[in-house]
Amino acid sequence: MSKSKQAILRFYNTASRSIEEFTLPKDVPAVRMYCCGPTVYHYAHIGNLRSYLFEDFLRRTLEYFDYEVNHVVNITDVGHLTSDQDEGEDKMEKGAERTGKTVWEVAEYYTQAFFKDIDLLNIVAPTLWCKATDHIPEQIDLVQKLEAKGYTYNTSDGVYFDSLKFDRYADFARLDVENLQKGARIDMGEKKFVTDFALWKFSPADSQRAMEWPSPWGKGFPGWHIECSAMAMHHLGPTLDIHCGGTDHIRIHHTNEIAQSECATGQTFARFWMHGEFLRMGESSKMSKSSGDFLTLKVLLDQGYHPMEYRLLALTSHYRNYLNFSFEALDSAKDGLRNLHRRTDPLIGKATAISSDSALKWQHDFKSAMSDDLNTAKALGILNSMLRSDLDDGEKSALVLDFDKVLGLQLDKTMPEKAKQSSLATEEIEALIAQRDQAKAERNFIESDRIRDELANQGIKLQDTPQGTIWESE
RNA sequence: GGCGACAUACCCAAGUUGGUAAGGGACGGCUCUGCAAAAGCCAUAUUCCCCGGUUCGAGUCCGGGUGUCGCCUCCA
Repeated sequence: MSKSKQAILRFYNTASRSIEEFTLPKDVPAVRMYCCGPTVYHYAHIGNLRSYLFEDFLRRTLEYFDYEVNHVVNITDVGHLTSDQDEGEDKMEKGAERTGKTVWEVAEYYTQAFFKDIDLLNIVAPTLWCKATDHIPEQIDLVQKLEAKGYTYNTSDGVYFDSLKFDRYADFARLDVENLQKGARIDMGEKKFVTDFALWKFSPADSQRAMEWPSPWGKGFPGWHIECSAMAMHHLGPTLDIHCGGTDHIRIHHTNEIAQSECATGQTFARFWMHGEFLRMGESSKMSKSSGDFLTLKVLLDQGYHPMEYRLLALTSHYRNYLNFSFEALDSAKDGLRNLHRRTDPLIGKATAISSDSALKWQHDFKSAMSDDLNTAKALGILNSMLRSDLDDGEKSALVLDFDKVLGLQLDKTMPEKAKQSSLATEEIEALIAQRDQAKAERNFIESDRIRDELANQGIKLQDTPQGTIWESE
């Protein structure tokens, strides 16, 4: 235990744009980690999921290095408009329209769907999931604090944060505020400055919103960024050790979170900011959840892929680089996982202590790869090289289990069962295999090869082993 | 219009402080096998988008160019 602490964790901190050594302040017993979660108006797509995988690699790495982690992830179940003005549709209400459900049902449905994806991908559940709608009082409280300190002003449609009053506003995202002003694509409305943003929005007088709450400013709903600040600070305190999210959040969402949080408390909001880069689709670009055109995990599953295959694909690239998704790449992850299991499955149950110098060296190499800003691709390379080495099975087995604490590929279990997609029933397949075995025994290879071909046409692959014939479907 | 990222073999992809290109997949050869598969072995970028420069030495630093993409509107 003390041994692993010797390795130094180093992460890229968006705030400083450089790699820094990660340590915990002396009086802090557990890592205070907050990650921006999904807005549950639709399914999470595989690009979203890549981010949660990155956060999972981070969480598992911290624990691998003996840190206790207090990990909070929010569920945004309150709709935000598509712009500061009321010109856009509320995401949740749009989801309700699309599905014919109430906004609350929509939130519940997609929250459950999200949990299922997380579970399938073997992502460790956060210590706490928190919902925006369960923390309305905390959000109102935070807005009131800002109001009391003079950081807000009201317009006819809401309470706004006065970003010019926070002189470090542009620092985090290295914004060029003057040019932002010129290039703004969105109508300012009554806002005083481009970077000002809504803390609380008033419900329109003429229509009833599906989600609205009473507040000191009248009926309305929270602004887009306040929930994260309110929940993060409510559950983890004024300062977080790590705050994660997608890179798209840097400019707007996280900049605003910092502004409102630090103005309210006067303390640093987050010590480390870590951002996951996007998944790209072929030549086109990123997947867009709001456009409705995206790939979900379920689509992958329906096509016969296993969640661990996607997880392996995510592991092969670095979280701060684009990952170019293609089915060709997924297929290679699929074969890669199969090949990995061919090496690890025979080791199951053979684990001994990791004690030899060479075993400790492999472990050290793996650890240093992960400590180097989560170099999962390198760590995977070490796993492969270790498996091909002349280390004995007991230590190999133990190392596989050890590495998998971070990789999370479920290598402690045998190759996952593939969905049986053949039109043939299992009994028919086994009957044909029996016939083939008979033919083989009679050395009637013409017949045995005919059966092999027949099954191959059905997508069934046969493999003769010392233990008999086994099969798997494509 | 502003800001920024990336460019490594057929595909995915790693490359600390510059020192002579991980790993995975596919493909090819050999051994083994009735066949096939598995397994094992071997091979596989004189080269890192292009052009200059710094250096004994650059994928790695500097300058210029080209290309792709992202953000500036909710978005991981």
